[in-house]
Amino acid sequence: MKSQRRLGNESARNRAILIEAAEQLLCEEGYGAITARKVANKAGLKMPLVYYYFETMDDLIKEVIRKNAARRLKRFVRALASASPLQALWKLNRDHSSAISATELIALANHREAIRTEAVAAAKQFRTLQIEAVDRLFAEKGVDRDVCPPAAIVAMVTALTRAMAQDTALGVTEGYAEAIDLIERGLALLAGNPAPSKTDDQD
Amino acid sequence: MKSQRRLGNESARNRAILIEAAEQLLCEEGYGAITARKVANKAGLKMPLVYYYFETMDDLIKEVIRKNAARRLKRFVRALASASPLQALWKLNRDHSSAISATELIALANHREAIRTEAVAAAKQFRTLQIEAVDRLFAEKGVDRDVCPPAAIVAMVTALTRAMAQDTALGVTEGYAEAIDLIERGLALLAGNPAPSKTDDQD
DNA sequence: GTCTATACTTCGATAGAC
DNA sequence: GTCTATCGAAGTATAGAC
Repeated sequence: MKSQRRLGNESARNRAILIEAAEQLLCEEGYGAITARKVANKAGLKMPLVYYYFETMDDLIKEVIRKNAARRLKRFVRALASASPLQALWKLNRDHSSAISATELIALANHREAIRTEAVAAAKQFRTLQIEAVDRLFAEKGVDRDVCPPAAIVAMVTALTRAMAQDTALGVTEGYAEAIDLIERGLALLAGNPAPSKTDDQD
Repeated sequence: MKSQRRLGNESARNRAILIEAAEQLLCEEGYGAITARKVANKAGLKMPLVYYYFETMDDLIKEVIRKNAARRLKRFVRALASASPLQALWKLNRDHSSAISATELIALANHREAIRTEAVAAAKQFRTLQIEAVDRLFAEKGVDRDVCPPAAIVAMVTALTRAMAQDTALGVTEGYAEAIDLIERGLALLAGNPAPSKTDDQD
């Protein structure tokens, strides 16, 4: 039984502002902060306007996921087109805000069924694309995919950057510098360059 | 200003039952389900009893963290004392319920300041102990710790198993079988055994 | 399109009877 | 020790004025 309430146009400016506000709250304060009142307040609007543009709060969050996935996909395509795609992919994965958003969305998807489908679809698509890309790039580089399976590498890199985002947000940093360094030395080897030192880490 | 409310004895049976119920809820339904009413209901008791035994809900959750950390530490010590400590540590890390609880506690710690200290202390202690142990074990095995730094390995293994727990709970499985296999082949090499096949994965 | 005002729910927390 | 009853705050969502 769908709601009878009238809904605002998808292209409305305040609708985009609300999505933007929700996204910021997600990243800054976690998913618990995505409430109608807080989103409206952050957007400089009043609470009922959220329900004018979105049927439920879950619908608003789904829009946040879609916007996030779209932007991530765009960056992914740009990374692949760059001069050193593997390094560019690594940089993309290291991006903090993405990893934090991913964490929050995972937690949300775990507790709110309506959101799971949307989040899982986005995650699977991105994971699969990345595995395919790394597979091709490894093939070009002549990497032995038995010793170094692309799917395993993508899973581990994704896991590492996500965990690092989660933990450093709390103040747990043990081991991450070494892990990052290990991966970057591997990347440097693939590029045929000398390994960068641990302190040579400016983006 | 502390509450004036009277509190029940720490050794009381129902107190332990409430902690147990909260722990189950955390693992099964996520931290959002740890409310006074739901915990009491799961324990077969009434809501105000939660406040008889715990000053606040955060105090109950802290107890869950302490209990969790203590059990984890016990398993860790047992793993180190076993015949093949590296394999035992790996098995410990792969344990699903631990990884899911860890995920929920991270999310909680992110949103509830009172819990952060407790969770971070437990996480750091465990991480540090594990790095030290792997460092010793690698030294014994003659592993080149420059190529394979223990801190990096521990960070990556922890990250991988946690991410796998998070993602498989949602239905995202891409890449994890390959990553698990990669690590287990590495472990088999260290043990001087032939690499186990991908299908040889029964615990 | 945007707002005020409000209904309903569930939360954390407490008072006080038994 | 355990319960019934209840408070105030904050959440989702809606009705209806402007």
